[in-house]
Amino acid sequence: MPELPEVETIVRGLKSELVGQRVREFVFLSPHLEKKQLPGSFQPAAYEGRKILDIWRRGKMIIIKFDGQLGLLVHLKMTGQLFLTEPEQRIDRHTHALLRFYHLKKELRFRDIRKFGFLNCLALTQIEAKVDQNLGPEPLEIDLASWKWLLKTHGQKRLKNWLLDQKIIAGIGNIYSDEMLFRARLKPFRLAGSLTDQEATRLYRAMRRVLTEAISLKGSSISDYVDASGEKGRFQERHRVYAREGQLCPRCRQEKIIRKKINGRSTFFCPSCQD
DNA sequence: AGCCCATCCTGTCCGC
DNA sequence: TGCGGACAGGATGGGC
Repeated sequence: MPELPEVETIVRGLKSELVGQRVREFVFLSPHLEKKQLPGSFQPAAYEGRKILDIWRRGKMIIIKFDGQLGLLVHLKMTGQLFLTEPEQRIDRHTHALLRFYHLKKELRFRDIRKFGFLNCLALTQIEAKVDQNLGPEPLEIDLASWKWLLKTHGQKRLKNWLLDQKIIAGIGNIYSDEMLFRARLKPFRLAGSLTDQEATRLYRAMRRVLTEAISLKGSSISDYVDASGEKGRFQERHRVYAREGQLCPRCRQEKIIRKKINGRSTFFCPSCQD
């Protein structure tokens, strides 16, 4: 479900309500969550009585910091949700974990229909090590020179795969990669190393524009994505190519948007105005 | 090194 | 209506 803008939106919502809250109760509701815990994990009960000190995002991962050097590392993958809700709200079979607090009416729930996501109970040091070894730089923090260098050092990859590779750049997923390539007027099949200096700059600017605009509109709500407080995003209204197969290209109005699989992912682009 | 594909799951939608 | 297949915002690992 969520890519960087959606995760950023969720994190901002959670942070504003949860920092300073002390945990009253933390329970796993599904056995599969326990199976996904890594060696060295803590039991949920170890978090009870602890206070949330900070919440932040790294790529598509969410990190919650508690006192006592404890942390939670959450990845929502395709269908995961992390949201605050009234305790009266029904708990369905897709809700896998639950946190209750002493001085907050709402509770935090982790829900995930397809069960691809994870919620790991780890020491902060372990979380930081894991995040650092799996993720490249933040796309909104990298400078243009480093961006160009990364294009050259992974020059044999197609742009689509280059953008999706979390070890190269962290946080971009299937929707935003297509939207960036469209705005930069570059074909997803182009090799990263083949870009001219000007094209590399164009992609960098498109990347920044798409991500910042999507964050300001609170992400893209397709199917049932909502943020931490249940609000929908609005960036889906600005999608130019994603899921628009067969529709006239909004830029050249000559060709129809086509869909091709790249590395098993549907990729949408205009065959005429992306080079 | 990077590709393609299957895999982990559940739900929805589309054609017959 | 029912049934089978394709597909879905992600990431990994094996084979080539």
